[in-house]
Amino acid sequence: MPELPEVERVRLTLTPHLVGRTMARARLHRPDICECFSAGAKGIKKVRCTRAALLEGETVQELRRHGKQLAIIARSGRVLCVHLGMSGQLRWKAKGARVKPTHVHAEWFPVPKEGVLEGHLVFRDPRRFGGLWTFESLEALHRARWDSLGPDALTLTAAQLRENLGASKRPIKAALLDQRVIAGVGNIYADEALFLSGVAPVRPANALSRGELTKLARNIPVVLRRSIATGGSTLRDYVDGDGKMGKAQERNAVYGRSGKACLVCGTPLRTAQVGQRTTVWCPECQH
DNA sequence: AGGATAGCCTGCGGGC
DNA sequence: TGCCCGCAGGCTATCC
Repeated sequence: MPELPEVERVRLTLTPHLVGRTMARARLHRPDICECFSAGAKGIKKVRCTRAALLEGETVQELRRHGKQLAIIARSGRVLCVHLGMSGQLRWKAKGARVKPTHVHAEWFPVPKEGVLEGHLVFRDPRRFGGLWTFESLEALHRARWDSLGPDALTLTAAQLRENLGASKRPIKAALLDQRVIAGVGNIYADEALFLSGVAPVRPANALSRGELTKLARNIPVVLRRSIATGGSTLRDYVDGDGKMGKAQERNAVYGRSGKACLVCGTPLRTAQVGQRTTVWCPECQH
């Protein structure tokens, strides 16, 4: 499940394939997964998708990420925003490499290098929880989507966490999953960060002490960086831009280890629904 | 208005 | 073996 570390891996692995490349052709096989926006007199509105909006003829300048969303920014300023949702893959398919042909919703073919097309970009998303959004500028992307997200979880500070939680009485786990509070944390890393911080997921957010919030704010980037370093978590579909699976799931202390012994104290890990999400924690280590 | 809930969607694994 | 059900979960819309 692509959370921040997985999207960051995709960004890192696709950057060398895409930056500086001009897209000769863009193909959208399933138009319903893409929304195109254009600035009109009355602000940004949805328009019919065009190939130009999908970056056909554009040269890629940069790949940028905020939370779990990725933006492919063209030199012209046009932007293609990609969200992987649950099962999405954004991959560089090298010539001869195999990518499962089902649920391929969009493809981009760059201008061949010295007459040789050595690969192309593929967007697959079986469950279609992800999607594409196009904008005429980075500013439009921000206004339409990114401005409503909280600060990026990778550079989270204690002050940001405190401020965005406010006086919320929600379980802290539920608040961490809310992208308006912090952008990038999903079910896996919420559980991992709470375990590392010794905080029980059901605690009301406003019941956490200043010290606990500071620890949590520090541990969220720690957990995410650790996962990025080991390639992200591959539970089912996730692969990076080169099609490689991650190994971070092998290191998870609580996620996916329900009933197993806590790695610290040996107590069986407990499971419950918190914020409508399966949550695993150690009843001894987390209070 | 914050917070809970339903629904989207496919693949897979458990149980019978 | 095969079928059905439940579950996985990021995010939005809707309701209370």
